[in-house]
Amino acid sequence: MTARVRFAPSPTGYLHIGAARSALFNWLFARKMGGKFLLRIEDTDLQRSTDESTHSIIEGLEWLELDYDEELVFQSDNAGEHRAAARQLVDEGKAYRDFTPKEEREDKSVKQGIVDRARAHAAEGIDHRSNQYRELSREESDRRAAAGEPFAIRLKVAREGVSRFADIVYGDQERAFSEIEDLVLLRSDGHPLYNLSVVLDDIEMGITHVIRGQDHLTNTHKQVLLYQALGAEIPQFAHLPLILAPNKAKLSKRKHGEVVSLTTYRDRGFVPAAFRNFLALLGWSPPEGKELLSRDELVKEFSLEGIGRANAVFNFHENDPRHWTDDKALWMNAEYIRTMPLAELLPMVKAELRAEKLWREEYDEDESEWFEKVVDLIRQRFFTLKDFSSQGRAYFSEDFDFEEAAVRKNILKEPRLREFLPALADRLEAVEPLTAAQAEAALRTFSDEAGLKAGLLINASRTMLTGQAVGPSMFEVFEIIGRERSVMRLRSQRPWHEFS
RNA sequence: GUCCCGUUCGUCUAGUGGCCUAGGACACCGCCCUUUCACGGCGGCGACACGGGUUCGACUCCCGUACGGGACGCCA
Repeated sequence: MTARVRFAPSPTGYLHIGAARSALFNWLFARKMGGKFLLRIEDTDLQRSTDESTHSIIEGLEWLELDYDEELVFQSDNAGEHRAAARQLVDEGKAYRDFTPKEEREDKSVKQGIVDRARAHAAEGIDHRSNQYRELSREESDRRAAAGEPFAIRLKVAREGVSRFADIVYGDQERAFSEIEDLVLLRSDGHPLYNLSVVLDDIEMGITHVIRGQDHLTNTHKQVLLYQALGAEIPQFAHLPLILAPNKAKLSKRKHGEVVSLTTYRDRGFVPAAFRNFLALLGWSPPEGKELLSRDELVKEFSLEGIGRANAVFNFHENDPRHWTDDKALWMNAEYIRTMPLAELLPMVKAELRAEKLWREEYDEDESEWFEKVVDLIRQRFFTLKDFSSQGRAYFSEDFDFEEAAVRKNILKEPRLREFLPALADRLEAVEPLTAAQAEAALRTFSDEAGLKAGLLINASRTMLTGQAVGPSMFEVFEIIGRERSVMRLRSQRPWHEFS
């Protein structure tokens, strides 16, 4: 039997990184097993679902290069079948009509409401499963329904016994029926509810393995009960540990903002392969211990057995720009940027420069060789693709900023540089071609003759040419920036005008 | 409130009774390389939540405690 798994997000917002990881694990499992990875949009909550969210989910998967098989399924398309199945269960006596009037809840305090109700029931000794309509005669039930009285449909959970299933990650799970309330399958307005829809769709789609967040673990018993009531084969379950915020609370948009959104990583210059690699390591570890893994290597190494049980903390620092997201993710991105095949990086840099209006068509034509050399030179120090347009700006444009600290440290502290730098420019202007070696020779000769330390001119030049105090080997920079632009920048008066 | 799950360096984790003086990665610190900053190399700091058992021997098994997380909806 070929494995069939699915990623089933609800389109009620951006793609959360936790959800993205679920998608990744499902995808990895499918590819590993030579099975199918399906995508189902759980859009049955009409109020909150939006097309925009659906699009962003699909885009997010594309960005991570997780391709799905077969047709995209919209859960809402199957509502009719779901309703019919619920009624069928009533006919079979496995579910019943509940004529209790619908309870109105305030949306923001639902969780608290549940707790309050549970406490109150415990205090008053009320069995939260007692429902006066559970044992209503069939005739009475039919008559009231025929009379137009509204009702919800609930699954009739056996009074005695326990539900069991084996979870691939968490092991054998057991829960007493007495802990499981008769769950509502169909709302009184005829709207099918989550647990029913999920089970029916999973059956319909032939899902063999349900891989999802641990937050579904205890509710899985309800779904197992439904599979049994429906007479369907129960799939294998594998629940994933959760991803937590640094304070160990659940990661949420309201509390933690954009760091939890997958699109943030795309927009802030992550290489998809790097973020995918990082995500794979949250809750799963490769058998060999090798952490840098390509998509193919991940598929090769992946197994459900390698998934851990403890929740993982996503360690970011909200108010620290240098550590705005997990350090390891940032490191991994830098690692990918400096080691990935240049040919794969180039289009990403191109897109970034284009977005920042720094792209010139020549980089694709006459200057393609130059462009490749620049990217290769400067990528060694970058953490995100954004760095190519910010820190790397001076390589692509004359319109770059001087960092004040760099200017003060490397230029203003030595007044004579105001004469030395133009003099150095004169020397370099005479060098043809201006290779790194030639630039070095010329600069050292000049500094010897002038009785200066080479470092003074090297550091001053770096700031004159790039506006910064740090960067690649200065002689390489001379070569890459070229004689004409180097000379021009060395003669610039901007540092003195802007910072004196 | 009830039920379920979890707990190894700051973070991600390896570890399935002796291989553990607990390994790796990120972060941090130091040295080397380098007249910059990174990279790289070398080294350092740093953890088995606690208490009982079981055993010749427990990070590993059992029980309890503590702490953390999750679930309990006519949401998904």
